[in-house]
Formats: sequence, structure tokens, C-alpha cells
Amino acid sequence: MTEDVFKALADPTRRRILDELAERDGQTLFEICSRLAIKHDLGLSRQAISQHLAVLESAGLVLSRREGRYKFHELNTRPLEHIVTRWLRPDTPEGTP
Amino acid sequence: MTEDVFKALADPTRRRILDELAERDGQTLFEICSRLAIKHDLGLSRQAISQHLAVLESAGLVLSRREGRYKFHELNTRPLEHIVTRWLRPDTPEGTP
DNA sequence: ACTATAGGCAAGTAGCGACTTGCGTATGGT
DNA sequence: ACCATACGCAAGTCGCTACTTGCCTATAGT
Repeated sequence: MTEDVFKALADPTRRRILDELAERDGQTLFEICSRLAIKHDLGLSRQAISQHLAVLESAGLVLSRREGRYKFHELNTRPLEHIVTRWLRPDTPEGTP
Repeated sequence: MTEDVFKALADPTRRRILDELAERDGQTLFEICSRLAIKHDLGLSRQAISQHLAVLESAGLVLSRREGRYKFHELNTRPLEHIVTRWLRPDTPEGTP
């Protein structure tokens, strides 16, 4: 559950992937690979990214649909919404000093 | 920075410690140890908890003040507030389907 | 049919991270 | 002065995890 969400967010490369999907949804594995290689200097193998995507997917942060030989990935922010409210006090809801 | 926050949140024991401090602020190391041992069944050594607290402290999630031979720890939720908004889309701000 | 593309599976390696163990330091009580 | 308490430091062990490498499957194009 939220257990996997925290573990998924622990890795900086996975967070970069989420950034990439937040910027442009529906990318394939190869697109994400080349984007990460170009925009950031991450020279990671295809399998590395694939495994990261698997972790993100089992955490529910990434949804994928397969079409032909392409697999498109999209970001799902639902699991992110309430993982932190667990510690946030009900007082000072937004900006009430 | 936020790098350390995610790493700090990755461990379930550290999240338990945050829970404990959220429930009662200003606990010492021994208090946290015995609380974790009793309420949850974590039979961890003192140093284990101490190292976890060090991680949480360097992430800015826990602040500590020393008084005599006691060191009191308190929760700081500031670093938690904006780590997730990075991926949350500006649409559907709270509950607007 | 053949080749290239997009991706998956599995085993192996290296390094980090959680935890322990042992010893050391400082404060407080008597 | 003595001892117990509350905590810190340092090294060592063990398991997990990120990453690679090699091979395999399936779809698309020609």
C-alpha cells in the first residue's frame, strides 16, 4: 500500500521518471530512456528504467496501457495525495501563523 | 534537501518514530525506544533508534534540544508540506471532479 | 519470410543501508 | 567519590536494491 509508495519515492531516478511523466504523459519506455539521457545526464540501461517503472507501477504511481508493441505509461497522483497528511497537524491548515 | 526527506521517509521504522512524535512531542531517545517496543512490537536496540533519529534530524523532520543529560526530540512537518506538490497537477485542486 | 523495433525475463554483481556489538563520555543522584 | 543513567562513536555483519549482461518474445514494416 502506502508502504510501496514511500519505497518507490525513495529513489531519485524514479522521481525523475515521475517528473518526466508529469511533464508529458503517455510516454513509452524508450522515450523515457532517451529523455532521461538527454535532459538529465543519466546514462542508464533500458532494463534499469524498466525495473524502475515496474516499481512505480506496483506502487500505483504509474499506470500503463499496452497497444501493439508499445507500452504507454502515465502518471497517477492519487497515492501521493494523502500519504503526508498522516503527520500534518490539523492546526495551521495552510497559512495561519 | 528534499532528497534526504524522501530517504528518511523510506524506512517504516522511521515513519513509526514520526508517528510517535506526532502523538507526543518532546520525547527522549529512551522514551521513543520503549514506546516503540511496547505499542508496536519493534524490539530494536537503542542505537538503531538513535541512528534513525539522526537520519530524521539531518532531513529536517526532527528537531532536538539538549537539556542536561536529556535530549528531547520534536517533529517538524515543514519539509513534508511541499514535497508532493511537485507532481500534483494544478487541475483538480482538492475535490473538483 | 526476413529484419528491426519495443519490450520482458532471469541471473549475477556491487554498493548502500539497517542493525548489532563494544566501548567511551557526560550528567545527575546519593 | 561513587554509580547509574542518558547518550555518542566506530567498526563490523547481513540483507536488500539498483544496475548490468545476456538471451528471449512479440509486433510492425518491407
